[in-house]
Amino acid sequence: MNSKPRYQQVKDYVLAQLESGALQAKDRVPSENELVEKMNVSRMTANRALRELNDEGLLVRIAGVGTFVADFKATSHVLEVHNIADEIKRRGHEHAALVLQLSRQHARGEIARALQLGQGEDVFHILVVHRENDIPIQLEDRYVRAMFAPDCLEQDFAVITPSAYLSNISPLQEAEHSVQAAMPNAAVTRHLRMKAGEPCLLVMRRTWSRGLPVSFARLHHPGSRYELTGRFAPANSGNNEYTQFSELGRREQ
Amino acid sequence: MNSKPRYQQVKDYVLAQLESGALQAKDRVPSENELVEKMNVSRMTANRALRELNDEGLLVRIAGVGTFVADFKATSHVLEVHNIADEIKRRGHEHAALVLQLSRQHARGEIARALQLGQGEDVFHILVVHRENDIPIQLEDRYVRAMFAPDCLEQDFAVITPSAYLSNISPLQEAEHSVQAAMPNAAVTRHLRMKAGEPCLLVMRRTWSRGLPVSFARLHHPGSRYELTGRFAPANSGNNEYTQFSELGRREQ
DNA sequence: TGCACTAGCCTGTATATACAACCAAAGGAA
DNA sequence: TTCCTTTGGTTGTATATACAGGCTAGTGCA
Repeated sequence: MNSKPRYQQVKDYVLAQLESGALQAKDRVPSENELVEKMNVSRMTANRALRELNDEGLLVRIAGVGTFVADFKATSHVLEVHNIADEIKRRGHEHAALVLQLSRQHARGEIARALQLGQGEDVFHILVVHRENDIPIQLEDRYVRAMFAPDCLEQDFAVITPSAYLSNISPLQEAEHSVQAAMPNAAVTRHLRMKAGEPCLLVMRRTWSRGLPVSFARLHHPGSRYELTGRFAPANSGNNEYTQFSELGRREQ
Repeated sequence: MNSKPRYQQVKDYVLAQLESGALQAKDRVPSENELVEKMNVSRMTANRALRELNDEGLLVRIAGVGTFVADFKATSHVLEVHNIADEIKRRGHEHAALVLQLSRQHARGEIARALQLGQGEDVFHILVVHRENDIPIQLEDRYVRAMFAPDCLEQDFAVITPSAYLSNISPLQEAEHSVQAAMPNAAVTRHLRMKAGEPCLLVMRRTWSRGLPVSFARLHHPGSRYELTGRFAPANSGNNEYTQFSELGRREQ
């Protein structure tokens, strides 16, 4: 009862190894000829399967070398915003991070629900202020499921951002976002050096790996200084890539 | 000096007709066999070209019938938010729109810059409040380049949303977004029935057609009631489609 | 008239074959 | 050693061929 096209079967075969973790980021994926033998298809069929997975951003193919698993950062479009340090550096500015808190806690309430944890399961709580040229632009309030990140407390999140650390330890991810405007409380206002009465842009992000929620983050940004921008261009002749809601930009004004 | 692969040449051939307007939404695109003759390629090559344009959302292919130009709404992912009426109806709620203003104006300042207009060129100004179950959720403050929409003043934007009207008259589009948190002025506060001191989520959108900016919109949403959500899932086995920052959701709380 | 069937066009997939281009590693020459 | 060449594996593209399956319009029969 397998009516799926054969190229899809090949895609599923590779996808299964990606999702099970058998293939990690940057690992080598079976070559077209290996798939021809293993799956008993023609090379054109294997080629189509790998090519489509490449087009979808899951694999990276290098002519003459081979096919490799893309790391999450490379695959992501929407989530390029993931690593704010890279965004800042891309603008040619200086990034600095100040770690306000790094501790192990029992999850409860909203955090436990967001991460689908049983009561009492542990999470790491990371609180970091990110600065662009010494101006605070993001307060990162992140909770990471402890069992996924045993060495979390040893990290120096002033050097490696939490999101970069997470993409290292969990190879393939999904993410949910929500963006809203909100009034910050006193602590957020202070950490971001915001004026009284100034709203903030609050991005909430939940990331998943292998079907399980790994991390939940509340990202506060000062509303007067920051905006989320993006461009959608359906297949411009020259430019096949499209950028989507990807830049967390410091607003110029 | 044409080193482009031939399937890309076929794609470019079709794309040129899309962008020039020679092919409009829902028009029939040359069949594979027609392209075989016209472009002197094999059917497999023509197939790849049309298949990729289909995967990119620009064409719709129906086995046994033919290939057709997708209308913009169907192609869009990020821009499903485009039509707030559809979003509301998808949630099973009632949409109502109140037209506050509909007039022809001379563009100036920010509007002229955003639409890249010469001084004195005319725009239509549309101001509409969108309600979900009688609760205001969006104040749409839109400017449309007059030469693109000659019959704009005859439209009833309580029945057809401005974005739906625009996708009808300009078949293929690009869009730029910016999302920020801001404090509304008195008029916005009143139209959206917001409490004093409540921030709003401000989405600014600029749409393009055939390389020219067509429309510029400021969309205010009450911060306490609304959020922008999205999910990015790289190729779940069953679900090849991904939703991206696509829903303008009424927050439940 | 009304219905069933068929011919023809369309897309979708699969394969075998071919050649080009790229790259890395091995091997040979200076 | 260092540099150059070769060689084999890899992806990228292009074609001819084949068959399956969906849809439409027209044909012909009742």
